[in-house]
Amino acid sequence: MTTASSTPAFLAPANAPEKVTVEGLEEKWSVAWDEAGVYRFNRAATREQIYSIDTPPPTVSGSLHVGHVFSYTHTDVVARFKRMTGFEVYYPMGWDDNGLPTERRVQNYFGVRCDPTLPYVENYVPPFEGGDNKSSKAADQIAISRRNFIELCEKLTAEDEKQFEALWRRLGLSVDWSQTYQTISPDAVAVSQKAFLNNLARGEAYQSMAPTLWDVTFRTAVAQAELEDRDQPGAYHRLGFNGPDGKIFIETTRPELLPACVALVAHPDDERYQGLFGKTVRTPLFDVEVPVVSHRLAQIDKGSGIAMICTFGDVTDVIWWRELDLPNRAILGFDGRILADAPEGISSERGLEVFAELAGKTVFSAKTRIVELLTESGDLVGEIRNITHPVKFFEKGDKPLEIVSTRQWYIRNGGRDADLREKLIEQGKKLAFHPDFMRVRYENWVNGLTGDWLISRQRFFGVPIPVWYALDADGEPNFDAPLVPSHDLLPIDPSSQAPAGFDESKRGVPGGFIGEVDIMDTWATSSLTPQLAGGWISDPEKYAKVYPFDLRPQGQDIIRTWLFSTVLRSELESGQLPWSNAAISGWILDPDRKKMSKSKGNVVVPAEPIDNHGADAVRYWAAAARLGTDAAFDEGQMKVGRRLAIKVLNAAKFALSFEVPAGYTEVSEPVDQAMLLALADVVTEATKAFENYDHTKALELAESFFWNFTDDYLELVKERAYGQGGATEAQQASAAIALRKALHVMLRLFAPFLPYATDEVWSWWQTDAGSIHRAAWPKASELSDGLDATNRGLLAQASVALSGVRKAKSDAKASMKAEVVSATLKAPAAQIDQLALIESDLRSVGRIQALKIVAGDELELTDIVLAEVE
RNA sequence: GGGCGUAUGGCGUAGUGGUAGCGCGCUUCCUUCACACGGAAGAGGUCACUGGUUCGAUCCCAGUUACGCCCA
Repeated sequence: MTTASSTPAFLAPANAPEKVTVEGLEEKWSVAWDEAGVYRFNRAATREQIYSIDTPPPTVSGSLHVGHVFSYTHTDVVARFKRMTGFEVYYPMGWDDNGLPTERRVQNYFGVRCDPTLPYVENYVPPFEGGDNKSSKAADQIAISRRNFIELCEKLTAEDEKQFEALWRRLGLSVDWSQTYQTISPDAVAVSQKAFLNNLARGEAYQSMAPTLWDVTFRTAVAQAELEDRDQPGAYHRLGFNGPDGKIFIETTRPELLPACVALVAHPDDERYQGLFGKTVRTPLFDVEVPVVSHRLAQIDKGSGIAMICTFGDVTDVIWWRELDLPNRAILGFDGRILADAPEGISSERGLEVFAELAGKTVFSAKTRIVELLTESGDLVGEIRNITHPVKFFEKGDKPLEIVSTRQWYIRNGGRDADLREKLIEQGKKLAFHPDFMRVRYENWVNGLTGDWLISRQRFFGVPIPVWYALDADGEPNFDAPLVPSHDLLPIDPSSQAPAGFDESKRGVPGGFIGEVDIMDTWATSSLTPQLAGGWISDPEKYAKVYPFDLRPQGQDIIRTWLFSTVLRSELESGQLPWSNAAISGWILDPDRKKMSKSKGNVVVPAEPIDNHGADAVRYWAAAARLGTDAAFDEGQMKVGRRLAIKVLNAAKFALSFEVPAGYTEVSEPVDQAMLLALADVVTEATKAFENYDHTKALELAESFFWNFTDDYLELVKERAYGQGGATEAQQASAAIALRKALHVMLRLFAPFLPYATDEVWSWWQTDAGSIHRAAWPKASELSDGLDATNRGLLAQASVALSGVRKAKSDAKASMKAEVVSATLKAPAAQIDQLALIESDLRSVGRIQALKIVAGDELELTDIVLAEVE
C-alpha cells in the first residue's frame, strides 16, 4: 500500500501523444530494451530467486518458419511473467549449428568437404563462396581438415545467427542476448567430450562389435531414435531349399541375401516342421548346409511359416542370430554393395561362381541377377507376389537401411538395464509436463527401448569421440583400453592431436597409436544443452545457480530424442532431473489443417506476418493457443491481436486524459469500486493460470475484462470523469482515479503478451518506474484494499441496463447519442438500492432525461421514449 | 497393430453434471470532443455417432467413426 505522504504511481502526470499508433513500436522499444539491459540476467541473484530456461537452440542452417515464432512466444510469455513476479530470469539463446544440415550446407556453399586425416591450414581460403546450396558433386569438392571445415561452418552460421537474432528481437523475445551458445563451439565440444569421458569412466559408455543399422548413402550407423518405418513395395519370392526328404519352400522379400543365409527358422509349435528341427538343409545355388531351428518369433501364418535367417536382412535376423548363436556370413559392405569375397560356408565351385557374379553389385542389381539365376535353376517357384511392407529408414535418408557388423560406441540408456529404465521412468514422473499427458509419450519411449544408445557416427563434421587406441607390435589397435585425454585439455581432436606419452610421429605405426575417427551423434551434444547453456565448464559459478533449470520448452516430436536424452545424461551425470518443468508446444498447421513443413511447401516465413500485423499481433495469435495443442496459422487472430494493441493505446490515452482534481486519492463511487473489485478477481485468476503454465487463460481473462472495461465502464463513467452531469469533484476524482488504477494493473496483465504496446503506454506516465517489463506483477490487494466488497457485481448490473438503452436505440435505428425523454428500469427489489447508486451515470451515458426505477421480476430497461427527431 | 490427443454455429476456439460462451465472418444500423485500424444491436449450435451411469449428460463411463501426432 502507498502511504499518505507519497503520491501513488498511478497518479503520476501523463503525457500521451496526440495520435497513437502501433507502427514503429518494435524498432523503438527493441532498441530501448537493449540499451537499458531490461532483460539482462543478474548473476548476483541467489538460486531461489532465479528462474532458468533451457531454450531450444534453433537449427541455424535451416530456415525459421512461423512454427518457431509460435513456440518461442509461449516461452517468452512465461519468461516475462516470471520476471515480473520477481524472479531473475535466465533466458539464454543457443544456436544449433551441429549436424548434417550444416555439414551439407557448408559443402555446397564453399565447395569443400571434410577429411579429418588432413592437417589444418592457416588462413585457408575456400574455392568459392555462396554456392547455390544445391548439391554439388563430391568429386568437385576440395578436401580440407576438420578444423578448417568447422571454421567455415562458424563463418557461415554466424551470418544465419545474426538474421535469427534480428527476428527474435523484433518478435520481442526477452532473451538476454549476452547469453548465447553454439553447439559446435569449442566450449560445446569440450562439454560433450567431458560428459562422454565421464560416461566412459563410469562404465556407461562402451564399444561393441555388433550388427548395426547402417545408412548406405550417408555411410553411417543410425540410432533407434533416428529410425522411421516407411511403407515400401516389395515382393515375396518362393525358394526351394533341399531338405533330407525333398524340397522345403520358404518365402522371402530379399532373395539377394541367399548367400548370407545361416539357417531356416519356424515356430516351435508349428506342426509342419517338427520333423525338420535339428536337421540341415542345403541352400539353392550355393549348396550351403544350414540348420533348421525353432524360435518363438517365427510367424506361423506368414508365408509358408518357415523363413530363412540371413546375416542380416532385418532386425529380427539380428535377434535370431544372437539368441540362436548362429555364424555371421555378412555379405554387404558399408557402401551397400555385395562384398568381393564370399563368406565362409560357400565352398562349392558353383556357389563361388555365382557369388563372384554378384560381388560388387548393389542390393538392387544383385536381387535382379539372383532372381534370374534362381529361375534358370528352377529353385524359384510360383509367381512373385508383390506386397507393400514397412521398411526401416534413417529419418533423413532415402534408401532402406542395411545391417552391417561394425565396432560402435554406445551409452547405456536403460534399453538393456531394467533398473536404469525404472529410474528414468521415476524421474519422468517427477517432471511436470505441460500438458500433463505428454508424459505418456516419454514413458512409452523409455519402455520401448530395445537397446543402448548408439552414439558413434561415421561422419566427419561434429564432436570427435575423444579417445585414441594404442597399436601393438603388429600395428593392431587395442580397442579394449582406449587412451583418454585429461579434462583440462578439452576440447581435443584425436585425428590431429596425439595422446599423452606419444607424439605425432607415432601415429599409425606399430607400437604407436591411432585416433578414433568417429564423431558423436548430434543428440549427444544436444542432450547437454543445460550444461552448455548454464556454463558447466566455462562458468561453474553460474552453472550452480541455474542448474537444474526451471523450464525446458520444446516440441512434442522430440520428446523421445531431445527430452529423453537430456533426462538420461542428467541422470547419469548428476542423478537429478535437468529441469522441473517441460512445456510442450503443438504444431502450426496451415489453414487446411496440414502440418507446415518445408517438403509440403506450405511454410510461412515468420517475418511476413510480423511485417503485416506487428509483433504484438503475432504474439497474441501464438499466445492464444494452449500448450500441446496444434494451432492453425490464422491471420484473422493476428488482426484481432492488432486491434487489441491499438485499443490498449487508445483506451489508455483516453483514461489518462482525465485530470484528477487535486487532493483526492479515494475511489468513493460504488460503481468504480465494483470495477476495481472485478479486476482484482481477474488478477487472482490470471496469476493462478500463469502459475499453472496456462498462459492462454491468463490472456483470455485479461482480454475479456479489458473489452468490458472499454465498452461499458468507460462509457458509463466518462461524463462523470469529465466533471459533467452535475458530478461533484469527489465523484469526478473517483472515476479518474479508478481509471488510472485499472489501467496501471491491466497494462501489467497484458505486458507478457503485448510487450510493445504496454511499454509504450507505460512510458507516457510511469516515467520514473523504468520498463513495464521490470515492474511488479499486479496483486489483487492493490485494487481491493479499502474497498466495500458489497459493491461487487454492480458493474454487471449497470451493463445490463446499458444494453437495454443501446438495444432500444439500435432497434429505432437511432444514434447512441439520441436523447431519451423517459425510461423505466425494472429490477428485483433487492437490487433497487444498488441501482440507485448508478442512476446518474446511467442517465448520462444513455442521455436519459427521466429514469424511473421500479420493482420487477428481473433487471430490464423498458418504456423507452426517444425524443422526436426532425 | 499399439499409444496419446482432438471432435462444440460457415471458419477458428472457450467451457461446465442442471438455460452453451467468445472471436472472425454475416445482417441491420450509428460517426467523427479515445479509437472507422471504430461503435451498437442482431441472426446463426439437437456440443461427431451409439449405448450406459444419473432425477438430469455437451461434460462421467464404454464402444464406433473421422482427423492429427508418436510408436511398431
